[in-house]
Amino acid sequence: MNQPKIYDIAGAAGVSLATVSRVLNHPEKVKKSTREKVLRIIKEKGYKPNANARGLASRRSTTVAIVVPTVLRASISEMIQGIVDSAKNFGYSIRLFVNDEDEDQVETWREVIASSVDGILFMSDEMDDETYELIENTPVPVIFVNAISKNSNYGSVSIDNEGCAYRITKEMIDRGNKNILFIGTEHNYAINNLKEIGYRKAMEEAGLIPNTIKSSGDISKNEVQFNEYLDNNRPEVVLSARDSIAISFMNVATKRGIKVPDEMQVIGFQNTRYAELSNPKLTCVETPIYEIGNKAMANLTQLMKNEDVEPENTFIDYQVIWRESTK
Amino acid sequence: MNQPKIYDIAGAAGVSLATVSRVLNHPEKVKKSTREKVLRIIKEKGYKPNANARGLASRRSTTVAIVVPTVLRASISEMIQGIVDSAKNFGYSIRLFVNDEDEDQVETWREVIASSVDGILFMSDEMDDETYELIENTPVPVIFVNAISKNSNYGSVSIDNEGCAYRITKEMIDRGNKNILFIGTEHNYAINNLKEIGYRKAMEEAGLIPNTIKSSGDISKNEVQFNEYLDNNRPEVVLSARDSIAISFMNVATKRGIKVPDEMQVIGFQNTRYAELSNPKLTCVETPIYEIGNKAMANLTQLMKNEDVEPENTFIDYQVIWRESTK
DNA sequence: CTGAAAGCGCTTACAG
DNA sequence: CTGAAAGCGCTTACAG
Repeated sequence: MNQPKIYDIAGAAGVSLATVSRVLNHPEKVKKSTREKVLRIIKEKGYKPNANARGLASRRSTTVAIVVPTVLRASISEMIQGIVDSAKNFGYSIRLFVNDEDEDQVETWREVIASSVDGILFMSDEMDDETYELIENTPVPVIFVNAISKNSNYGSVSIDNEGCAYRITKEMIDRGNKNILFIGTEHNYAINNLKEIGYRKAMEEAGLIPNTIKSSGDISKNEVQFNEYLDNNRPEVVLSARDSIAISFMNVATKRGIKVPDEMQVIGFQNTRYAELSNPKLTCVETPIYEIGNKAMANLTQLMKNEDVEPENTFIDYQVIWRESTK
Repeated sequence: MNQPKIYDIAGAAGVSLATVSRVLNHPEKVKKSTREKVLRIIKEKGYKPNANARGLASRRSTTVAIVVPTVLRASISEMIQGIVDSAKNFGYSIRLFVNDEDEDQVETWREVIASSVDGILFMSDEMDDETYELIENTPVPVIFVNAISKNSNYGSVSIDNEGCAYRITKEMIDRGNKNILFIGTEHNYAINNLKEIGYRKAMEEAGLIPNTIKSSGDISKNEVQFNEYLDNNRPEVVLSARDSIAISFMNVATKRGIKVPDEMQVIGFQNTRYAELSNPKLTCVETPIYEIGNKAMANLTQLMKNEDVEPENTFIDYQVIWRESTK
């Protein structure tokens, strides 16, 4: 037996298909007894309206798009899970778009729009002007998740990356450390740049010289780079924009016989599951990335409901998880 | 300016909308000169056909559904990435469904069907009979990814989990170990059960007593459990169904002063990124989960194209990555 | 090779 | 409170 159509339900219930549709979309407009009969038959037959037809007719698909550069990063997975759980709450389903930073952004964005979603959660904050222009003309609301838009037409949800990096750097300075290294990412993510800005600010305020390197996401490349770095340098504290990179650095240092945290303290950003599985366990700033995804989806539903709601930049509270890699 | 419709393209090109549609769907049926003119205008206007309308009219959405129990597990992320990359190749887009094992499976499955996807990649192999019946009646092809279906109506893609666990256990026995522990998962995943079966077979063949415990995915719970276990036991080799669990066990052992690999060897399954970030680095069976996702999507396109292609069970080659946690 | 027309399965003013 | 009808933006036989 094929999937039941709205006609089948209408026929079985002895009402018109308009009424079945109303039961689903505006139940308060239908008399209680009819409504209950229709609902019973819907349940019996396991009827679900066809998403395409519904989307076409109503111009609302109750679907949102998630656009991410990869799905491999633990932080991104957690964000997606946060979005998914929140979407479930609000009755939205998900279309997933993964576009590598080196793919055609414009093309991807066109696909996202053509997929007729009601809203877009965007996580990637490096884009060319052409893409930006397309985003400007997107007919549905867009929210930047754990990312920042260069202009303020869009809402965003993230932690206060700059303030946070500033504070943790200052804390380590106050504890008597001077030689503090910041490891950024080769890729120019706006949020990682903000971390570096906060770090620099704290260093300069204290009259210390900022010292930064940039690393790729590739573990074996990192190991070579970090070993070379440690051949000539011995930082007291290492602050890394990503905790997987921090762990990789820590492992390299440990293997050289450097004692963590006694001779070198290491701090990461994000607190993904890696942090807890590291040895020693990594101290890090917890970016509540699940909550960020969760909140972004909630904010998006507001924007999708009301055209006149102002998009806003939401900061989520973070905290520092002190573990074994600091003293 | 709003998104252009097919009418706009037809108007600008001086052809009927049927022709525009043909250019997109059956280009060989259109005269070259018309085709090129239409394509030029499509490009100029950045036209993309509305996915809902297209899906409704053609009954093909060029969208597939991925159904997973969570997105938080590294192995699942890698699988999704494999699917996504392959889908991009074949021109399919993705709908993501996450259903916790404790949610209503039937409800989720109905949603998946109603979303009118052309095929389904399913990763979760514990389900009740009602769900199974629904799956039977699914109007589109289904493939089990890194999972096994209880009956053979469906294709699947995975490694030979049983054979693999058998072989690695046998290898460790041949190296002179007798006290080998297998750590499974509390949740009854068919593929983890297969690993245990392979392990038991190798142990029994060698006249050794199998010894298994089951662990949850929760790190802090595991640590308590593993400590208790180590209070009374001292396995020579630990084989774990999941590498994150193996690392957690290894960390607990190390902290108790047990030397890995000299006094205890630890082997994981999967080889997610955790394995490379562990200290010592974990030896494990590499489940090429990215390839599994990739291949599953490729197989699915075959099934979606041809009704009469037989679904099959595909085994993907695996290998053992010997690292520092074994000697 | 191309156009006119029916139809995909819904939603939603509009009447009553 | 309910039904008949138009329409959402496409695709695809059917004619020509």
